[in-house]
Amino acid sequence: MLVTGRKEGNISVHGSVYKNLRDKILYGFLRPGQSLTLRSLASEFKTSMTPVRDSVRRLTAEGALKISLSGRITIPVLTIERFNELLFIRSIIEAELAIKALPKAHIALIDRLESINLDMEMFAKSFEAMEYIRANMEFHRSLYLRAQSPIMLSILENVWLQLGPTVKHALGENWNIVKQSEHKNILSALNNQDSSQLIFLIKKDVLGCQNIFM
Amino acid sequence: MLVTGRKEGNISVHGSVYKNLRDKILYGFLRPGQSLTLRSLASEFKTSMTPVRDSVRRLTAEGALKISLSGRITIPVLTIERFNELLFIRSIIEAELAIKALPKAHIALIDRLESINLDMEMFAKSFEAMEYIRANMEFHRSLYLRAQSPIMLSILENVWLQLGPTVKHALGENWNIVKQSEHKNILSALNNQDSSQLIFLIKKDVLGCQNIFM
DNA sequence: CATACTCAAATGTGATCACAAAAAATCTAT
DNA sequence: ATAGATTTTTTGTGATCACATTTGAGTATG
Repeated sequence: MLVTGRKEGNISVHGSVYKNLRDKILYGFLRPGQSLTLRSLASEFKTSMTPVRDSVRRLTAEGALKISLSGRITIPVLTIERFNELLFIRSIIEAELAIKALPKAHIALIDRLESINLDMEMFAKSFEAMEYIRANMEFHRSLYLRAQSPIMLSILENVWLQLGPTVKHALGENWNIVKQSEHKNILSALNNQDSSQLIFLIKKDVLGCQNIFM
Repeated sequence: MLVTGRKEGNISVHGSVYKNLRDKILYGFLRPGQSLTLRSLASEFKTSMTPVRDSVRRLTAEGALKISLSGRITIPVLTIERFNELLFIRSIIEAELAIKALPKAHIALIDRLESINLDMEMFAKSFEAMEYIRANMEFHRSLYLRAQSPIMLSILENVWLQLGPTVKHALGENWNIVKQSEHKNILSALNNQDSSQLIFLIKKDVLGCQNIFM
């Protein structure tokens, strides 16, 4: 049976293709420079070109994909300048979100962050790169969610999306770097309501990526 | 003759539809809450649904349009919280871009900004709202371009895009507010390489919009 | 007068297709 | 063997279509 309509609230084909593709990019499953085609994505997701096209257009608008002048689809290759600009933007936005979240960082949130951090320790030991990266993002996102600045958060997530492939592939087998101790410092700054220390730690955490190219 | 291909470098149908629609939103030709349909846009632009769909998806990703759960396309209606968050983001990004541009603001740039400001004066007197708004954006963009931070600038332009319809319609017939004197102050801060004064003026210029809702 | 129901028109979605351009593969001449 | 020419394949674009769902006007019911 041919199904084209969609009950309100049900997820559309476009929506699930988008989510899948986005996650692949965000978690570094696709290499910078790698090229994609509508038809192969369509067959991978067992659908037609149309929802794939929609997803590609959307992800291109978010900076996660690049469409060349001749229309070919690739994972963008970041120049060093672009990479540094993205990190700089991260540092500004994350500092701002952290400040806004700080007064609202109650015990429930801190507990949750601690639990995520324990998960990260576990994933690091058992070499589960994907889960480690996902947990790291979840740590940051959980904190920033408290800032209640949805637009700024979505801008930040787009920046993460643009960094995803490059960071994952620059790290290579070294994804296993210790972030847990830095996270513990962040937790104590939250506990102490120490805003200047929090900003310092967040900026350090973000700009720590800067040397992965060398 | 049916034409579907496209020489490299030539603008696609999707591209021109996108630009047209984007400008309409940016310059406030569409009212917040107004609904659009693929078919009517397609006939307006004398094309089929496909390029329109692409443009709508792209603009939705940029926050310039909203697609409801049932798929209907509208110009987003900003809540007061969302509006204030957008202004806050503008103030952060524009301050950052201004600082970066300041050391590179040589005489050629300042001349150009002065000329744009004269145009604005003219458009204000002859009641050309559209041209006035366009010139005001051009003033800011010309300055920020010197910051050589293309990603930050494109984020800023998306924020402008989200504010466009609401600002234009909240202003109504009062689009004619005097910005020229504030711009002159900005020019003198540039001339004096006075960074703290520049930030103060930029923030004042941006947050000056805050009371248009009352 | 308000509320629920009916039904036709309007709308976005996903699928499919032809086509021009680009890219890849094959062939040819030197 | 290699560079250039030619053919074949791949690819994105724009157009069109059927269809499920939504919408909104009209109507009936209380």
